[in-house]
Amino acid sequence: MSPQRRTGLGTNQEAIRRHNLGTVLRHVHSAGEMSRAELTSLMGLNRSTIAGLVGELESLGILERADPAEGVRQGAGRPSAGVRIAADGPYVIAVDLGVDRAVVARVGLGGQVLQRAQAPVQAEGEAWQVGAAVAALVRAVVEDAPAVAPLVGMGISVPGLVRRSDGLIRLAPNLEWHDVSFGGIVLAALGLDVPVCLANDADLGALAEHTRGSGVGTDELIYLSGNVGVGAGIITGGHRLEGAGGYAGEVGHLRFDPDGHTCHCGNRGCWETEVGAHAIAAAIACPPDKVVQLGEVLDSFDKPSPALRATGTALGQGLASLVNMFNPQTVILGGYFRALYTLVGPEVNAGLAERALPAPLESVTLALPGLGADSSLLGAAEIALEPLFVDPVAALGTAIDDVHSRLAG
Amino acid sequence: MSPQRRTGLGTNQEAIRRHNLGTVLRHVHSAGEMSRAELTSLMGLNRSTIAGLVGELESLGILERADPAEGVRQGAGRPSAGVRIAADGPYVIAVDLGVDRAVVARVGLGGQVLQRAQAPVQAEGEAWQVGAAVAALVRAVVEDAPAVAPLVGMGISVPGLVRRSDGLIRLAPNLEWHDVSFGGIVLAALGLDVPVCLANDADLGALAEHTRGSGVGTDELIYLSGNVGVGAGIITGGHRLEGAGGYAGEVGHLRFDPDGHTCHCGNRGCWETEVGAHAIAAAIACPPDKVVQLGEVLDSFDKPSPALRATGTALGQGLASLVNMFNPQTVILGGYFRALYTLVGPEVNAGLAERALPAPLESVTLALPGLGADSSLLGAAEIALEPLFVDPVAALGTAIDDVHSRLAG
DNA sequence: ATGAATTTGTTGTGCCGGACGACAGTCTGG
DNA sequence: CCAGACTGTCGTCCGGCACAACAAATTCAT
Repeated sequence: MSPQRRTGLGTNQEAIRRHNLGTVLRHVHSAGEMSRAELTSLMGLNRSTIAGLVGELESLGILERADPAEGVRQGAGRPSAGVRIAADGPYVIAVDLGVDRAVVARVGLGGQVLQRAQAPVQAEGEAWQVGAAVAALVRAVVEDAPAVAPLVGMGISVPGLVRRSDGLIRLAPNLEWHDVSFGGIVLAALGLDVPVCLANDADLGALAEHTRGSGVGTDELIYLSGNVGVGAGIITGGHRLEGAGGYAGEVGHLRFDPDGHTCHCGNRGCWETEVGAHAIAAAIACPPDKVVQLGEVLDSFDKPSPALRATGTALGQGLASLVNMFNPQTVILGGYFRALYTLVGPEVNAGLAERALPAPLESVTLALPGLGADSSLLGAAEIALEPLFVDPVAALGTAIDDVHSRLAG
Repeated sequence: MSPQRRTGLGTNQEAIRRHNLGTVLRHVHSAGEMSRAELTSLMGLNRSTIAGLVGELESLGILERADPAEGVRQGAGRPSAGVRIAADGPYVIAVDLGVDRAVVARVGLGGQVLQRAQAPVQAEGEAWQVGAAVAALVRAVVEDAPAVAPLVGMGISVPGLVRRSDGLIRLAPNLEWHDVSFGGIVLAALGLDVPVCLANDADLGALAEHTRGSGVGTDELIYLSGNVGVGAGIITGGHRLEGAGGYAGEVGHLRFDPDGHTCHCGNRGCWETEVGAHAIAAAIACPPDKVVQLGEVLDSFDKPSPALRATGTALGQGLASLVNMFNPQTVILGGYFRALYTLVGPEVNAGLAERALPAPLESVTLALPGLGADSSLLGAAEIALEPLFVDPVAALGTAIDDVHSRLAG
């Protein structure tokens, strides 16, 4: 969390330095290689101050100097030397725990996936089994990491409700998990102690799309995630909407039709009973074992059936409730909603326009994810990297060097 | 908006001072008279620094020294001198524009209403007529203001959609206004030029309840406002949820029952058609001209009718959607919902428990407004005071002294 | 081609703000 | 009455950023 969100505390000079170092890093992280001059104008600080900040980050091994770009060079004057993420700089482990598979990646600053591995996950597998599988993937992924590169932390994307205070998985319906401390399980299987952070997959999708996907530049966005269940990650004012316990965004259980079907949550007519994966699978006669790959199944269609059109209308109408409530600038349709929207986009738009209020409707645009299927994975990397932007020096202090040999030993 | 929300900018020493001065002021504003020692521990700064900050605010005429409280004195040691809002310090004008009446108040730091006046407003009155009436109330309210006390700004609470960027009233259904620049109208009628800030009444109710009402200490709250329409003000992470255009919180048009009644927005079965004032009035056979005082009408009941019980259930069921989506810690039932909840609280609770997910349900509590009917008025004062907390020196620089004689001249 | 203009990097200096330590003042408790 | 505890005040110091001056590298005009 940005220090900007601190509430009643005072600021001292130490905090300035922390904040400015972190902000420099955040800019290079999100915009990629850039010049000191750009940093100067972005941050509103003096040239010499920026030079000092960049110099400190270089001596920490986080950034490195880049020769002036040979490419387009506009305007007169001395060309500004570039600044970029260091090659052997700090990295994090990102884990995207899906319903049917787990993806693990080693991700550096700048959101670059340096290495990745994945494995299928047993449906209804025990948490310790999944944890062991993830740990094996982690070992594979850090194998080629440079010994000098420090591991800053680990982020895990979970298809379920995660308690904000301690990262406990309260409920993951499709894994059939209740109150699982998955972070601890993975760390125990690894025999490692690094900061680990868990969050809901839709929340992380929103975060990643906001940082480097279709939502760049918009501080009000909703990432609607269609996996087996329906959830939303919400960014307002540039920050994740978490809620008191961390459970915000459970839009799948919005009331949609009181006379509708029974939902697994026990109520009737939740939105998920209309636009959830099982509902869509039933509408298109998709076999039950293919439900987890509903996106691919939908991709194989070239013309939408009437049932799919109705689903599109329901999607748009439900979105209208979200738009009325949040007044977002962008709504990103992730998971199988990407495939669904490419099939029945007009119906979705019509359903939305029909039921949204004019004022919020005029400022919203629907978009597809800019990061494809990696939104949640990269979001997991983002939350793991976050401490670096709050206080780079402190984050490096708790980081672990030469992880590979530690894991081997 | 708090400086805490700045995004990518750097911080310099000037900003530190601004921030710390503002934070001191914010603490005294929200907690009332306090000692320097308390400020020291709250803000984590050194004693001498706090002394310097308080001294500067005293010399600006914002704070004043208070003798050590005679009351309970705990622990040994030298008693700490108090700090409180100065008697003739800066103030703002707060306007609560209702459907049937306008309330105008002169409000000082600390949220103290120093003077107030109100007048009925013509139903379907022209904006310039209402503006003139408000201007007259403003004149009345500043009449006895000390000449040395500066006017910092004006905040206006509006029952409708307000564009965030410029404060334009896009739509106020019950006043039948479209695209009215009410701030400009009032300023023109006054012949004064002060910073003026407009916002939705529910948003301001949430803000006020968060600062000094039932929502103190909770950073995730929803203020559900029942006036003629139904709207919500939402605080997440301690900040107002505004949305891209400023229209967030239009929960009255959540889809509730697709086979329900037609709503004035053109759709069927909006939540407002079940729990809106007109719906309730119809259910209890309240004459149409009393709809604007629905709260008082409900207060006269001592036993709920079956129709009211059904309304309570619908209220709870709709709240469940909000709770699932936002995972708030507190939901405050303002406007006529206060009276409704005292009548049919059990039904509301049951409807909520029936349809909310277990995890968000366990952390939410329903509450009545702690500020009575003044929530929106005090919220209007809060947004007008906000510049003082961002930069006290600058805000005083643009403030106007001796308003009364200026208005007379 | 050459000098002027422009822009950036570098260095040294100064200012400002908060931290810290020492001392004084005022209370509680024995 | 004295020891202990806590707060306010003062002077000093340190760290961070701004600023000015200079050097370096490039573009543009003649």
